[in-house]
Amino acid sequence: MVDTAFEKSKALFVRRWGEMAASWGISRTMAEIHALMYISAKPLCTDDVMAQLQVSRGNASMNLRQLLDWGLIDRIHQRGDRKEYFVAETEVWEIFETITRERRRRELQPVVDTIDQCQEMIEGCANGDLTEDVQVYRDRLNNMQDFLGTMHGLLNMVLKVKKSGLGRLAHSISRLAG
Amino acid sequence: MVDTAFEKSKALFVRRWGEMAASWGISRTMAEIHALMYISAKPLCTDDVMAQLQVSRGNASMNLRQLLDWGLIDRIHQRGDRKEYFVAETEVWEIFETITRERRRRELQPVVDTIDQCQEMIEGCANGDLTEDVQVYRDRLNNMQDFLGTMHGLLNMVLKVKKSGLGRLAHSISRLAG
DNA sequence: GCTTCTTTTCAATAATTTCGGAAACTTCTG
DNA sequence: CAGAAGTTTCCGAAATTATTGAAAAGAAGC
Repeated sequence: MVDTAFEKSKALFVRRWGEMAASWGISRTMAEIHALMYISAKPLCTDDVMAQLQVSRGNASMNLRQLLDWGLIDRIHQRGDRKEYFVAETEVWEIFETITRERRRRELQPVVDTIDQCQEMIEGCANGDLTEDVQVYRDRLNNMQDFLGTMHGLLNMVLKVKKSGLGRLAHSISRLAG
Repeated sequence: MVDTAFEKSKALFVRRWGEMAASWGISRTMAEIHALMYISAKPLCTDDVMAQLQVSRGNASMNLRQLLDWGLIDRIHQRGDRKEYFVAETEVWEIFETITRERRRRELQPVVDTIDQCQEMIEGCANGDLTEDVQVYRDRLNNMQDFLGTMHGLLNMVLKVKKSGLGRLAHSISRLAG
């Protein structure tokens, strides 16, 4: 790797992308690999990742598997080569949709389920002595449930519209907001 | 603390809320404290937090300060009492706006700035031998930049509309998506 | 204004969790 | 079987988070 401005720029992007991801609960290396593939013009193999990010084979392998699980990269086989190569989805809206879908399933859904469960648990409580506290609690749970439902629906709509209609979408919303 | 269904339900909510936050890069305890206050009908003091979450005074204090920094809770003084009490913002849209604002500022803005910087770094590269790779890289950066800009604007609009106009908003989007 | 009592903050230490590397192990191919 | 690529496990390092104890800050009474 030559130490060109090009290389330096890519390295900077990869590093910052990794830092950001780390503060969003995604491992730094996983995000760096993803960034590396996102900006790469051609498929990369495990050895490329190892060389460019200075990580071990095992580490690269584990994180590549996770990225495959998330659906953020795909395996491809280069004919006449035993190595596996990988490419990242490069359409930003697809990336966003994938991440959204996975995080909803893994992290948001359990909360939604739990709120349901919490509501059921206090159903028979209205006759106790803590009626007021219970009432407040019930309201707060309901508000949160509504909010999550609304965001869920909103996100679905945005994903449906995607880039195509977003100009018009922006216009519509700004009318509502005005 | 009586071991009622009410208490159990609250504990479940607090625990799950903490778990979710942990997978979003927010410390579990900080989120648990926030959850505790969100569902509480009356202000809580440090000792309440310590007792209910079984954490040390220092830990409680530090996390309370962080929540104050984020703007998610407020200090209040109960007259005739030296202790400080805290209340959480209970309006879900306000909470969402606060978290959005802070995370944008702390975590997204650096990425936006870095992408600008990366673009500047490769400005004079078009004459080199890696022209094609550079072109691809440039495109990917542009796409990401556009996407982040669009999301930024979209979020602003949603926050402006908030709950009030969201029914109409949903309607507008679904028309676009159809 | 000073003392005393209470609460909060800070700093050093400890514990826990997460992450990464080395190496053992598996799989595939010729 | 040999050799290369990929996977998994175990263990140590690093980062994060929490506890403790001491210092600082605030409020009430004298």
